[in-house]
Amino acid sequence: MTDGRALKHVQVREYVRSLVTGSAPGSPAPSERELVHRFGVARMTVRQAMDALVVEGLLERIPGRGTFVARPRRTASRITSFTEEMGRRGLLAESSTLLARREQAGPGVARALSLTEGDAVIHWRRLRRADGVPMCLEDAYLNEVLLPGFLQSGMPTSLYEALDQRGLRPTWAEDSITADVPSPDEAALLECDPGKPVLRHSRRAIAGEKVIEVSRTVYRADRFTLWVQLGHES
Amino acid sequence: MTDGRALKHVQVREYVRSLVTGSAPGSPAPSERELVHRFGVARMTVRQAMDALVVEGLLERIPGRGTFVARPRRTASRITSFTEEMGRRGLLAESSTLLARREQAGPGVARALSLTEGDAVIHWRRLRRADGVPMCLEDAYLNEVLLPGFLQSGMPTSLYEALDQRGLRPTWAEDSITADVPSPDEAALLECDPGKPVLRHSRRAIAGEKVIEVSRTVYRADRFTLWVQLGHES
DNA sequence: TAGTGGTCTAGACCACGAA
DNA sequence: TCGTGGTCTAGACCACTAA
Repeated sequence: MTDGRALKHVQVREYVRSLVTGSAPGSPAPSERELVHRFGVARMTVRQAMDALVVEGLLERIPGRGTFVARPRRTASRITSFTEEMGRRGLLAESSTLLARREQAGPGVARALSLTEGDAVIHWRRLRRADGVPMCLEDAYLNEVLLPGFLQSGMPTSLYEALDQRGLRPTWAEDSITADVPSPDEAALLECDPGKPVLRHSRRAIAGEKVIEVSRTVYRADRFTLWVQLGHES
Repeated sequence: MTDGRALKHVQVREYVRSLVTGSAPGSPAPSERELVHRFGVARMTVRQAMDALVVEGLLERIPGRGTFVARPRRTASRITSFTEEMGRRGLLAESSTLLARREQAGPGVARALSLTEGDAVIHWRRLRRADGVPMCLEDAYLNEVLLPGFLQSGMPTSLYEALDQRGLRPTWAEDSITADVPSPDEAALLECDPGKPVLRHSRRAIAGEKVIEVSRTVYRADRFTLWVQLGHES
């Protein structure tokens, strides 16, 4: 009952959510009829509230037994970000900006960003280190029209947080991954042997229907492994 | 009305589904009150039917306007399979079994399959080609206890189809991807230069709570790129 | 103004699980 | 037997959209 003006099914839902968050999986939730009495609402209203929590994956109904806290569903599919992956290993992720400027999109970047060649893009190149050791070199290209004043506002620590603040949090990404050898420039920046394999990771990040970001990252393969977690269909 | 014995909300749902599949996104679905009259049911029953289709992503409600065919949501996250990727390029995917036998799990495989070292596993090694050219070498390990008679029944064309038939379709996978150079054996089988980079792709495929399959695949990087499509959280 | 989906009521009967 | 969730009814009022 966080808000008297709230819709009843929302009140019930949030009440149950507050009871249930933190409970062990398998713990019983209040029965529907109990909530009917507590809130003085119809059972359909309670069911609407519970339905939302079931769809959300928080609760699980067992006919004839009751409603219970569901075991947490696996996290949504994702590729770990550089910062996350370093954190997992207990390393400090650092990042130095080599380039942050407005450019005209070349043919490849224009196509990937669904723009026309020559349109303005923001090019942001970073060398990322873990505990001071170069790990990867990332070139991100952003659609400037969607990010007015982005360069002037100072470069953020986290690109995705900055996008989030502008309501441009990507909800979908298409990644391609291959192995290669580094170019001389890349080898120099990554301080690695030019003959050693590297991992190339390209991403198109999409929010709604708009392509927000295109990035190309080259990782030192001897120091980095990409992790992907996938939920399959149906 | 595919089945007179079916629950009413199921009848309504399947009726609407049959109307709607194949319709262009944005086409109107029948209004709730129209379905109330057509089926002679209460509006809550119709709403239950429509709710399911909305959650499924087939329909989209717009208050004050109506219910419409939703634009197809992007497919669930996935890594393209070898066969798919070859099909996309118009190449014929082939596969020759180099090994298919019962083994005792070594320490790495045992841990990955959540077994104990020495437990029985099925080891299936395949060399996969596209238009006759070697592309990758795959070692799959399966928990033998979950797949009785698997080796005796003849190796299937598609592993995942075979798992599906046994109700062991993976619903979750954890993948790791890195770049490396091939071992001499791998270079020989892949007919590639031992100094050239390869892509290593490891997978743990999980159905329910059981680890079904662990695989390690090495791709010729000059001929293969992994594609990953990801839906982010909320 | 008429139609739509969003919310809500106050009941009802059923199948199923546990005691 | 009793409590549970699953299904279903026959209405109601609301806010919103479109004509």
